[in-house]
Amino acid sequence: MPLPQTEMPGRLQALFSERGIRMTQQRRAILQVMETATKHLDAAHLLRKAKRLDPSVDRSTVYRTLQLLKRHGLIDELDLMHIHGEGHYYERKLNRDHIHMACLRCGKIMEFVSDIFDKLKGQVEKDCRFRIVVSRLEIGGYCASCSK
Amino acid sequence: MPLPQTEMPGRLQALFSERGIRMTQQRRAILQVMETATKHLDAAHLLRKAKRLDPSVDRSTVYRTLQLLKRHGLIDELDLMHIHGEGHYYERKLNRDHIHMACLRCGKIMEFVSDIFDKLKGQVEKDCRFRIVVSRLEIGGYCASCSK
DNA sequence: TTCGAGATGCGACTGATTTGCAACTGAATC
DNA sequence: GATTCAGTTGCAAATCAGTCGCATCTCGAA
Ligand SMILES: [Mn+2]
Ligand SMILES: [Mn+2]
Ligand SMILES: [Zn+2]
Ligand SMILES: [Zn+2]
Repeated sequence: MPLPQTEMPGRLQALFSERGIRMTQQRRAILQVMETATKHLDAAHLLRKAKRLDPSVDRSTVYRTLQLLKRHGLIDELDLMHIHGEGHYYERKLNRDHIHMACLRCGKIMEFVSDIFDKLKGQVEKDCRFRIVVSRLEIGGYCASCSK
Repeated sequence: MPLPQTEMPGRLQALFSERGIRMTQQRRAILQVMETATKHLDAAHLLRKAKRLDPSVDRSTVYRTLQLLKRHGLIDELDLMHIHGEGHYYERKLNRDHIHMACLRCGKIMEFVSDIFDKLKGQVEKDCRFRIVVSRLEIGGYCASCSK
């Protein structure tokens, strides 16, 4: 289930004005890219794609906007097992969290939704009296094809 | 359950010779530190502590040894929600995996062992036919004291 | 002991992210 | 529509984490 399009376009922009966050040309481009991305983007990819919509977008604006989106809980940050370098990957946060699996051999990234995962988070909230804001389960290993 | 001392001292060294990995003064110091650490260490802290045991230890040797330990599955790498900067944290891998929770307000790190977590990993292995080598569940949120 | 593969320190380097600052701009107000 | 200014931007430089090349050293097998 690769980044399902369960969101209406312009949703991020809508959330921005709901929260009284100022909209700018550059942010519009960046949000557009995040919203329509079909895979996990790192800052450099995000910049390249945003520049296509608005060539004035600068690297630092991308980073600043990523921070903003993180602070507002609108995106998730991933390591994806650092299969390519030390950077981070980002994805639009949807209603339901999912797990990420990265194949250490072929580099494929898989996603997985699980009731047990939700249950586990429930357990943490209850047993540890911990109010969860963001959660990240990343698994490294070997995919079906690479396992044999 | 903060980094339980369920391992006998010198265990990492023993594992090194079992696997025919060469032992050096510097590695001895680094392993010693990893083994006796009572909290999650980043590379800089690890270096400082290792230097106390063997002042000749260099930063690059610390990084190289961390890579070695990772490759052999003897340590886990953590982000701890990047509460302090972009660097990584390391801890000795014990028999049983645990979850990490980081309080976004007070910065406290908590650990939690859960059967449901083990079950979840079983589900991933079975349903996704994915052979898990390493897994990392990190949660950000508010601890009991900071929640009120 | 000898000896070579492998490990080390050092310093330079890369890649990722952040920052200070002067100039600009969105959107609220008139 | 013009005015206003707090918030945002691009740019260049800085910082931070991690890596690398290479000459030198050292572990440990023979
Ligand atoms: Mn990371
Ligand atoms: Mn831990
Ligand atoms: Zn694979
Ligand atoms: Zn707290």
